[in-house]
Amino acid sequence: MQKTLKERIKQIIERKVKEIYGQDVDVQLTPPRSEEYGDYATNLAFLLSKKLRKPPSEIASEFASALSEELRPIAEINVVSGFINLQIRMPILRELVYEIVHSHQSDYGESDVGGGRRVLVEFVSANPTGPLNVVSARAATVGDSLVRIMRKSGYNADAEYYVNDAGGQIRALGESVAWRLGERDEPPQDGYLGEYLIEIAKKLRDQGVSREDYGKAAAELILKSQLQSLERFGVKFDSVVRESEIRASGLVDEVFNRLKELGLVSKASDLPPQLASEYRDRNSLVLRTDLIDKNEKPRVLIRSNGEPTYFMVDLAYHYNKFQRGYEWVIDLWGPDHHGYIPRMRAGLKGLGLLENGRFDVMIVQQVNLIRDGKRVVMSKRKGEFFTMDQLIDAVGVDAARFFFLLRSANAHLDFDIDLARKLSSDNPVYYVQYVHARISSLMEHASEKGVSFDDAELEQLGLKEERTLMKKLLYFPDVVSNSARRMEPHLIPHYLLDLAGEFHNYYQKHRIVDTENKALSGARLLLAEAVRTVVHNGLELIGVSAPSRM
RNA sequence: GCCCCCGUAGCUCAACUGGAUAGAGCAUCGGAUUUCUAAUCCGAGGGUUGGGGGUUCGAGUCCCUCCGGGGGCGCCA
Repeated sequence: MQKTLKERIKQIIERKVKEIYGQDVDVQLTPPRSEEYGDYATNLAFLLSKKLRKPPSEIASEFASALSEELRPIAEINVVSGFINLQIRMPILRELVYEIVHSHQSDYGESDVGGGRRVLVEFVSANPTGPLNVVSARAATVGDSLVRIMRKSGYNADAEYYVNDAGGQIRALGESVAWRLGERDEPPQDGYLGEYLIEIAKKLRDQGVSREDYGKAAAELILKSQLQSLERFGVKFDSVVRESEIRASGLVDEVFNRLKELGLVSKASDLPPQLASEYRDRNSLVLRTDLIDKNEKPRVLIRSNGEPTYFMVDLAYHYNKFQRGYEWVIDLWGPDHHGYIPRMRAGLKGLGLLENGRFDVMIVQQVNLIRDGKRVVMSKRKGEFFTMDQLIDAVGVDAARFFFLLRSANAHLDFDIDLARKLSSDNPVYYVQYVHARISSLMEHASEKGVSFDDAELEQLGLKEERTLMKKLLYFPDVVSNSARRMEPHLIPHYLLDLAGEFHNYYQKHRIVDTENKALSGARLLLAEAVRTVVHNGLELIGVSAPSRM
């Protein structure tokens, strides 16, 4: 894969630093705060200043002159108060526009920062006890977009769904079905009272499922409908793993024994007295998490009745992820699980999986449902929630996805139901989609007038607004790879809003199709087409459609 | 009591992980189209980045402390 311009420049600068100062520096190239400084800036001189014991401004001007020769064909260099700024030359930008349209197309935005690294992103993983709610919709949007963005950036990324189809909740689900079928008078204590179970109960009865299998069978039906809702939302999983499979595979024993061999397991009663006192079940077997992470306390793996805890099974599951060859494991969890991160990390570290592997948890913060200005407490058991399907019905997939990605995942989100309905007209997604539709229609208009970007004379592109647009197009692959590295999908919609704004501005100020000047029109059409391509590719990354007409 | 997240313009949020004069949208006010989509554009006002201290060439970003909001602290899953 071809390196992006930024990567090429970075390499040249690093080589030059090595050559002149004998230092290995990871050169950071960022867009400067203000446009007037140029297109890329580096703080290199400040970093070198300490090592070389020289003032930054001196290093900057000295290095800049050495560098400017090397970079002459690509960029112009200027130094302002210690910062080394690069202004990309027009021919390079014009060539970029040409390439986006003629050679990159849907590939534009790709990079190889991922280097083919295998990544597994697990998300949503809702309990199979009811329909998905808006929180799951948010997690689905973030997770799915992240996978798309990572793939674009050269990671070999897969999406996985984990199903907790074992344990007490499944029993409760089964008994709730029994209640709906009149096989018991009262719903169970932790029962699921939502009306969606009526339909499911009928189905199970018609299939002749026996009472002890109600829970498992209901869970499978619910899982199926969850995956259908997700697919409707544009989210597909590469794999679905069930807790019951992990339990049946012998993996739990394998991981437990490994931990034991590593000396990380002990009986609760054998712990030092100050730790032991915490454990009710003194015969349970605990993981010495405290030996791995001093802020953690030992955690029960196996109860005295021989039953593994959820943590034990989850640890086995995560062990399995690495076993399958993934080098980077990313989980999206709700905020109620954040206390769980250190113990999982400690467990994986204890197993030696983090020496070469990487484990990250992205906390997708909660969504508060607001109705009539007041917070609604969502409860799946009571059947009170706004489902993902209702959300899609109310605002559509595009508006919902864009809305969720507009803020970073670790920020709380108030989700106003009335706002959701209003969103169908107010959502900024239309601002971005409108650019795509506008350019599409522009192309039609141009072809009616007999003008095409094949007539383009690239030198005609030189307006300030044109340069600004070209620069924005140049940044796209950087934005995508940053978004992947930082696990922050929200950078994409923000970039698209920016780009859209620049285009609308340009369009308003300058006429594009002019039959009297085909060379100029062609050039502007080519630029417009490049913008359309990038908008299209960007929307694709977040699973939002790019309409030709609005 | 301990831990995590958040606090930035009236509101909702950015700020490329320590960079230059903290930016957008909404809302408010004022303007723009006989020509390519007005779901658009241009302009104006609006800030002690919750308070205080520290680290350094440089802090919204890192450290300490206090204040406020949310969440967590099962041998549930």
